[in-house]
Amino acid sequence: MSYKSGSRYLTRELVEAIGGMIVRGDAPAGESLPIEAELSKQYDASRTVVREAIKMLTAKGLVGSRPRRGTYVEPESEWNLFDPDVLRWTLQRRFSIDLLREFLIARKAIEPAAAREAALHRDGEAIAEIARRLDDMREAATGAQDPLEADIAFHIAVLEASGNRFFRQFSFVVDTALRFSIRLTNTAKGVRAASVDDHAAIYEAIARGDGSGAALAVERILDEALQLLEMSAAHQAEH
Amino acid sequence: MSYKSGSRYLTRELVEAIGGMIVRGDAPAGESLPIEAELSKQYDASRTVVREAIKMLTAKGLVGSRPRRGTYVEPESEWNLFDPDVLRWTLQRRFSIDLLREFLIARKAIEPAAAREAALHRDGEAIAEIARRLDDMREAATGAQDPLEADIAFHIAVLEASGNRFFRQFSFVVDTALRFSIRLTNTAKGVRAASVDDHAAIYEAIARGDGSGAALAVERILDEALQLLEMSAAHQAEH
DNA sequence: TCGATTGATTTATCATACTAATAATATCAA
DNA sequence: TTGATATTATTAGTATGATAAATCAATCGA
Repeated sequence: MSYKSGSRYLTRELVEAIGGMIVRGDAPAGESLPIEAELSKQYDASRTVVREAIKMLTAKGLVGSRPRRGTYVEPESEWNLFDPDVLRWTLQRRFSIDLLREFLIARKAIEPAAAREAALHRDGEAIAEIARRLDDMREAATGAQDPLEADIAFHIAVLEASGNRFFRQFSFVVDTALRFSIRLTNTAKGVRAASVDDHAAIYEAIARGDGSGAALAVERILDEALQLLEMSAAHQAEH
Repeated sequence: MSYKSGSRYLTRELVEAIGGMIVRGDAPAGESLPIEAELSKQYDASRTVVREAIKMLTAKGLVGSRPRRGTYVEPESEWNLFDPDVLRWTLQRRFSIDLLREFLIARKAIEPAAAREAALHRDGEAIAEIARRLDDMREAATGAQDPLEADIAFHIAVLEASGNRFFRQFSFVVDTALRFSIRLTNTAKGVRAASVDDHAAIYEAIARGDGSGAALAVERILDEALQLLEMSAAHQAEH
């Protein structure tokens, strides 16, 4: 078995393949994966690479392994949903209206609180960043930029401005999940373009230190998204 | 170098040692770790073990590595704070009033929303679990059980009953962080014992499907904890 | 029937060799 | 001198084969 050129980061590839397979549900919890030697054959990689990939999946909570028992899939409750890879696999493989609803409800819990903190925290540079992202949204409304990217960047800027490490950690979740959620809610492009004013209200409340106002403004936007989702779900149920 | 008996899970030990060192701040972001051969010598482990440990830390977002460049510490924003290990190291090494305050603010965002969902979701078994944990708290008040454990179990039961995967993921964060936070707030043991009634209010609201009532009841408890924290902080500042 | 012993299987660890990426340096051309 | 280019050295990535330790299963003995 030679060191195949062109296929760089073989370990990473195995993590993708095996991790994706597990999250997709091809290997139910408790089930044992093939033994290292077998995986090595299956993926045409050395046992070293297989083991390192398994170790990475172990670190993400997807699998465990012990001598003689082999490597087994951990129950879903042990998975690190907030791990970027795990979240991505989950969204890719198990995307659903239900998951999207859960996501929006989580956003509705976290983002208004983050906006409140941002208003009280008063970090000048972070607030300036929000202003810049708001400008991007305005440009996006005219077609000069991608409205989805601008929207995501705005919400992330608010989370970052909160100065709270737990809220900030939620940034990449929003970043990752919003890109998927657009698939189900892009029916409402018109509404989204018009929402620049709503986002401006968030910025203004934060800028003037109005925590409750900022929280309310964020909540309003997310409630709207939630309503849209329910409409979309009802519409989909018809067919 | 022989396979030393007694020292099981050498890889795990290296993950603990190196990961803890990084989070502690002994190796600032951007800084390179010693090369694999050097780490191998330092920890008296084979290069295989060193590499597998590094791979696990890579999976947790703590480090990255490239040929010739070596292995370097990722900026803190890349760290997976919600990874059990990373969170534990963070709490162990960087515990502070500020971090605890951020934790409580995050709880105040998430737990009331989770309680609301639990009330609306109406999962009989999950709600029965909350009832059992409330009983444990009552027992704990009489000294028959550990009040901290009972308190933690109650809050986790509520998060689980929410039926929301993102809220559920927060369970272990609460589990881990509360055990540490007690160090700073255990001055108020008496208050905590009296809070059984407050927790009962949460359960009752959830049981009767009163989402807003449940959210409010949780918020009340967390506001109290937040006040206690500020008092504790002020008290500590005096000295 | 049950407990201890043995055996077999699989991960865990070690050692060594070679490959490929890349940072640093040296070389050369303008 | 400068700026691009070729060379070199360093380091992580991959492969292979061997031994150790843990654990499950079967066997044996009382």
